[in-house]
Amino acid sequence: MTDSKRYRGSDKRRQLMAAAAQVLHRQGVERTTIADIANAAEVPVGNVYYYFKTKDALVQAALAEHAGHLERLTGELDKLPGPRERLRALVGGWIDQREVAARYGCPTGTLAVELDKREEGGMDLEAGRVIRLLLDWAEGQFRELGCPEPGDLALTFVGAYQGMSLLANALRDPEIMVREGNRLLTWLDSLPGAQELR
Amino acid sequence: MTDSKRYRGSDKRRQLMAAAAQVLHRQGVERTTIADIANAAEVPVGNVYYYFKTKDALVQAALAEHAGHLERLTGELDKLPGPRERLRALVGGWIDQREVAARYGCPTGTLAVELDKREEGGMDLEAGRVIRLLLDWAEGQFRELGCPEPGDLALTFVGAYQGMSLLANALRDPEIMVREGNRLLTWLDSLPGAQELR
Amino acid sequence: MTDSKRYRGSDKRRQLMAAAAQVLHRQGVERTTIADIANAAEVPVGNVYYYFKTKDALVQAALAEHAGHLERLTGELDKLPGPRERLRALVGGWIDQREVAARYGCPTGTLAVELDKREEGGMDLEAGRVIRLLLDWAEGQFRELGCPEPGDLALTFVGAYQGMSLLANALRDPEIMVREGNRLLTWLDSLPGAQELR
Amino acid sequence: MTDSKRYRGSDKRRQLMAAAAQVLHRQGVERTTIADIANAAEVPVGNVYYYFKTKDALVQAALAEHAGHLERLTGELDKLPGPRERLRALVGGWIDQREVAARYGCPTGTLAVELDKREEGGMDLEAGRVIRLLLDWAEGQFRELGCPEPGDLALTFVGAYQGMSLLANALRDPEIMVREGNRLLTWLDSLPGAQELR
DNA sequence: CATGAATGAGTTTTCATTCAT
DNA sequence: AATGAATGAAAACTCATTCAT
Repeated sequence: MTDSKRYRGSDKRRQLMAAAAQVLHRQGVERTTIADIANAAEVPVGNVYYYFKTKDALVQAALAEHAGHLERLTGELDKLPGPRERLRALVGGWIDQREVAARYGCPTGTLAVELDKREEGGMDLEAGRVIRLLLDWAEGQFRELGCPEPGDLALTFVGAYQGMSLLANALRDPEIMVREGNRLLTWLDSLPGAQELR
Repeated sequence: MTDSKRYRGSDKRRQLMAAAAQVLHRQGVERTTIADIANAAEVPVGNVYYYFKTKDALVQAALAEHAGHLERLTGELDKLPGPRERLRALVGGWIDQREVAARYGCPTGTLAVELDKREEGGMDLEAGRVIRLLLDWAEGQFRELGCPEPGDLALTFVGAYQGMSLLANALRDPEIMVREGNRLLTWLDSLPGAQELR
Repeated sequence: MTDSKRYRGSDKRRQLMAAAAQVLHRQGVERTTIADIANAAEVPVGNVYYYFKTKDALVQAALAEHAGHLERLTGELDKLPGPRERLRALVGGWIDQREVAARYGCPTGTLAVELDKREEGGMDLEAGRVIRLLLDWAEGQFRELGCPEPGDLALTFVGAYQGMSLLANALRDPEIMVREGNRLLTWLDSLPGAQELR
Repeated sequence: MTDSKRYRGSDKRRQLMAAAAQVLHRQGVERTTIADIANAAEVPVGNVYYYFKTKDALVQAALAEHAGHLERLTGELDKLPGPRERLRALVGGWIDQREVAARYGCPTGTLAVELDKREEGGMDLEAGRVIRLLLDWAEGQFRELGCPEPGDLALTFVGAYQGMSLLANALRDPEIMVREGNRLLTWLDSLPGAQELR
């Protein structure tokens, strides 16, 4: 009973987070109303405020959702034997997501752009923090790969992802994800560090 | 009088375009009110509508402004003797603009992200068109350089720019523009096509 | 033309101020909505914000209205030959207003009570300022009358007014204004300072 | 258990009344939410409604609390030998409370002002009733003192208290309580009725 | 063309009150 | 009784756009 209550409660909160993540990604922060999120989560509008005090809090929740997704993803990737394979698998995922990228862009990247303009709430850097999660993970892989300047490589790598997502989105062309994704794969293969026997 | 009025008129129009370009870049489309632009242009609010029927029209004007700026820029670059120099000069400009990029991102890129979410007015692709101007110009340079697949190279090149701008902005770190800019310079130098004696 | 415009403009502003003063007095700050004031002033709701940026600004305008009224009143009283007559006339006015006082209290006093609870906007003391106008005027009269400690007398005098208004209002009994008003008149007559030949 | 619950229950009720009295005094009726009172009373929000059906009921409870406090106070004062001493002691208490008065005004007086604006629930006069308790007690003292028109004196006396509290509050000046309080003490001493040998 | 003013639809947020357990 | 959660009806405020002159 207590448990089912707790569960239902958390459940709604989770529903709202998931809905926020999705709707905010698709419609953008400014074009999304609380009502939009409430509808998507099938929750009455007034109730949203029981879980999230402000719209900003919902945005942050969406960001946390993306961070969680990213952590789950890298967690999965970490199970792969070598860093090169992990990075390759990540790129593979990006290519697989090409339709979404072409339609809505990278969730975190577009959020970063929008939050940058939102002076209030000091959330300017929140999206950057999520992006840094990816940067740090990538840096770790490059380091493990034995590359010099793994930080710079990570920057190039993640930058390429953000760039190709933005272009695919701006030009509404998923093929860009494929072309640039494949280039990244080739690039990964060319990296010298590799003593791994593959 | 008629003439001076005409002149003042187009003057106002130009002021409005310039103001729109700047303010929209800094504040974002959704956070910018017509009044903001009118103030920045020192034009009375009610008057704006004689020059631009809707806010969307103003956004488009800002986009045109950015396109114009880009064309002027590439026009200047075209005066340089070789394509590699031109591309290098372009990258140099990006690095020079690092503070602006870190604070507000690439004007066209961020606009593209925002317009993507703005269903109305079918301006989704307008920003893409401006980006394509750059893509096309870059492709021309890579072709002139004798590179194979100049279109792909242009994509990589412009993608790198968008990516590094986004990261610099999201992390509020202008140094990213320097690091990635220098990488691009090295990359440009390494391109095989170069028969130019330098 | 320009003038009629100006006039109409100011006119609406004035209408709003007057409406605000009246409605806020009757309904209290918290129970009054912008729509209430807009209706009373026969102005569309959205338009109110053209003249007053926030509800607080409207409250302040109402306070200014009361201050204006008070200044006009003391201005009139100042035309009377002696200070005692002026003070007596003021008390007479209070008695005349007994029905309003019993129904809604003293406009400034009740506003002071409400604003004290409104942390935001730092308007805590705005009502106090209006009250001090009356205090200062009364002090002047007592001084002119040759009384010692005219400041203390003013405090007693205005305090009596606030107290009797509050009681009349709380008990909904206009007669309290009469009884206490008459007592004040007697008290004024008894003040020693009077060398005036009456 | 039942007993301890019952105890806890009425305990909670009392806690809520005390919290309501205090919080409503400090924040005002309209600015105070049920949650505020619940928090102050350390009672879960949803639980409040077992003790008080509506917010109005809580307000009434607060008034009852103030009435109780007043009755306890006059009960204490009644132990003093003579009416003049009792009235003097009361004034002394007012002076002692000067800081609270300057910050939040007289609990009952401010409540009266607010309730006057609250059409619903017909509580307009509830605060008046509490004030009348004080009036009646004071009238009794003046009568015992042998004064003519003890009702009018009570009105003057309590009116002075309400007036000085309001002024002290509006001007945020506790000294007003001292000055006017001392004046009241002198006035009390000057009352003729006193055959008491002091 | 110019311009201050007008307008109304939309958005976030608050809260008293009720409900399910 | 107890309690976290639910709900909807306001209310303040914003702003693109239109209007009257």
